Amino acid sequence: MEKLQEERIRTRNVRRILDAATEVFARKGFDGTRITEIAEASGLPKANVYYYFGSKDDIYRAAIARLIQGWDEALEEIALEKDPAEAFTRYVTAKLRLSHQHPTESRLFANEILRGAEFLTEQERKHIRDVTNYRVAVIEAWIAAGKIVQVDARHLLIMLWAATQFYADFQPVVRDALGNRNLESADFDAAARCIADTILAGLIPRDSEPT
Amino acid sequence: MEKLQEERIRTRNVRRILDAATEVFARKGFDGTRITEIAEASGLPKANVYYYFGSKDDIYRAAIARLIQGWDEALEEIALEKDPAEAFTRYVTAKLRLSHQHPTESRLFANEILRGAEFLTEQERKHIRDVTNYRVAVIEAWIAAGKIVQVDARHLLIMLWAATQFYADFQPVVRDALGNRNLESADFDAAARCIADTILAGLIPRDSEPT
DNA sequence: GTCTATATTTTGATAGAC
DNA sequence: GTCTATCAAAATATAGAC
Repeated sequence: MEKLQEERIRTRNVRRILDAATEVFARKGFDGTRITEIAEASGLPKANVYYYFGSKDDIYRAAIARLIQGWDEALEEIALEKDPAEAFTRYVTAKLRLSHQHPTESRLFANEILRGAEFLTEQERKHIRDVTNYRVAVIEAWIAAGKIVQVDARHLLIMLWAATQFYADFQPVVRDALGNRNLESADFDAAARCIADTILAGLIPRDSEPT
Repeated sequence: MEKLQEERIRTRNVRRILDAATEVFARKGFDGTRITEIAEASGLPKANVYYYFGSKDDIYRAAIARLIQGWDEALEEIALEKDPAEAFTRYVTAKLRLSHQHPTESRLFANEILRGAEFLTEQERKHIRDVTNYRVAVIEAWIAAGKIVQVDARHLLIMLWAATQFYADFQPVVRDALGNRNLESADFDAAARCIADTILAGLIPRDSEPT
């Protein structure tokens, strides 16, 4: 009974610490983050943070690992096998939903990349490469089948990634550009429509549409 | 004569410090940057850095101000008055050239936004809003004139900004996505072609093209 | 303008009582 | 598991000789 109780406390506190750490790391980066700030944000005393994690490095690595895992789970349902129009639309919508609901994780990732991606493990980078390569293959198959026009698949994927991630990472700029109000679901819907419509209109061959 | 010599030394050292500071701030953020590191990167002793700038805040503000000014000068020639196809192509090309040749400045800006854009002055934010509003008006005029299809001008501008800036800020990811090599001019050319072609194909009305 | 020495504060991390 | 007290190292910033 006590063991179970202990486990529950541990799980809860580790979660609190990682939530707080993700937020502070995302804003201030690894070197700019003070353990004290993570402790305060998590509602736990600093020494308690050190009880669960041996060092700042450990916390950071754990936060990054959790982020990658979360992205994977959120996006794994988006297979690109189907009809191009539907696949692109679903991908853009799913990524924008992530930007809307989990901007902090997105910003932590951005900060890690700005740092030079030194903390990303070779395994994590290989995973990113694999996912990209798989999607490139699918897109090139679509091109070969005449379902979409000739296009550089890798740059196309980068464009989709960039356009969707921007709404999380650069929110202050997006707010200014949209007219200084807080971002709501409607804004993300409008973004999804703009990105998907524009890109699809450019990708779908002009003679195959009106079937 | 001595006055002039002094001025020259000052100008050169201030420049060195701001160059070094831009690089370190871009990588580690404001809180993560140590004055010692700026001093080392600039080749000047730490106390000398304090001779030119009163505090870390001062250096940071100066670096941000210089960056905004540089962007303005680089992009001011890109007026959107002309033909939409040419205007979009030139804008994308110009922004990608900036991402290629001055990625550090771009990353410093990204870091400042991740921080919450607290150091951007109201004047600088207003400037961003003004530039955006002006371009929105131009795009909406094009739509009204039937030169491009109906589209949300603000989200379209965000998409262009995002797609071009990504190549500077997320270079490690871009490298992985393109196949693990260093980015060269050819990659930026391919990116420009992909972005401009795809978006233009989606924007130009289908019946007005083959004139 | 340049640079050594140093005051002062804050940080990551630990020891040890409860 | 929780938390107070504290250390050693590192940080920002300054004083003052050259």
